[in-house]
Amino acid sequence: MPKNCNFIEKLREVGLRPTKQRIKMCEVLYNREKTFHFTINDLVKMISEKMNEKISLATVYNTVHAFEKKGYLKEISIDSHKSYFDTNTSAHHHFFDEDTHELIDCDESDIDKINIRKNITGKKINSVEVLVRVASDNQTQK
Amino acid sequence: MPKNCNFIEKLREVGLRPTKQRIKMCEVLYNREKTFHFTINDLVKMISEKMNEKISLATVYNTVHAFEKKGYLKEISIDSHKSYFDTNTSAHHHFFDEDTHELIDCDESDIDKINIRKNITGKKINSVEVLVRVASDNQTQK
DNA sequence: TCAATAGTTTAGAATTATTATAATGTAGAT
DNA sequence: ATCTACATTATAATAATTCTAAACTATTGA
Ligand SMILES: [Mn+2]
Ligand SMILES: [Mn+2]
Ligand SMILES: [Zn+2]
Ligand SMILES: [Zn+2]
Repeated sequence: MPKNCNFIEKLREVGLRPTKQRIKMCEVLYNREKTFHFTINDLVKMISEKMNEKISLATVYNTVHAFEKKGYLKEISIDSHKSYFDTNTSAHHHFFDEDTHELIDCDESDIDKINIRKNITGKKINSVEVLVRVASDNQTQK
Repeated sequence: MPKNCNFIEKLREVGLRPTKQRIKMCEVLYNREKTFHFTINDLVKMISEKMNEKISLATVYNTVHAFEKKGYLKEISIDSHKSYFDTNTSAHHHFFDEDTHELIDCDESDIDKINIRKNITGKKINSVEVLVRVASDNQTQK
């Protein structure tokens, strides 16, 4: 359970000034056992709850994108109407619960390594990710 | 190369009135050799070119969503900032060219069937789709 | 045939998510 | 303590999508 200081250094290392907003955001994002998925709105709420002061929506957007660029966060495209972010920045697969709109990570062991036989000339593969959409069993009755 | 009449019947069958806008949209979407991917803006342009009259943007949105609901079209989530649609409504995998923002279908033979070992209690799997992001070979030089 | 009706299109307004602007504030250096 | 570059903020602007309500049209059946 690291506290502020770690984040101050982490931010410095990649050339971001450790402002109190960014430190608070780091705490909310990384001071936890497991990685998680969130939307910008989720995050604004979380930060506001942890701070007594309000944080500007623009700052959250800016900082999320700064973190994304630095590799602290990853954007996940699941739903064209909503942006999800992930504190798990490694390549990994997802389940998406279409009832609750919740994202769930897959472990390595859940899906075999995927072998791509096609290749596109002049292009290299940047990532291969699987999305498994799930929904309540009884709702799609025929 | 089917013409209008087919579409009129097709639309009637699923309970949509065969208006001239919908018939024109069917022609643009389905009167071709191969399936394809498009954005709403692409489609508006294509339809406007094929018609002498303009078509309302709202009509294109409404009709695309009506078609989607009927299973004539499928929405593809690749980029949270843009909605792509696909006239190939079967379950299939994609390559996404990050340089050109172009979507390319995978054939069955390009990727082996994916075996999911995890299961989420009370939930059934609706789809399993792979997205392979590719980009120019020389651009991601280290 | 031809109104009646239900469904459709349309222009434009409204909404939502995101990004830009420009003034103010702050961290780090000297 | 002062300076400067970078950050935050409130607010405005933009972009994508959806809503609204009036005008239009396909279908039905008298
Ligand atoms: Mn983004
Ligand atoms: Mn949609
Ligand atoms: Zn994840
Ligand atoms: Zn496709």
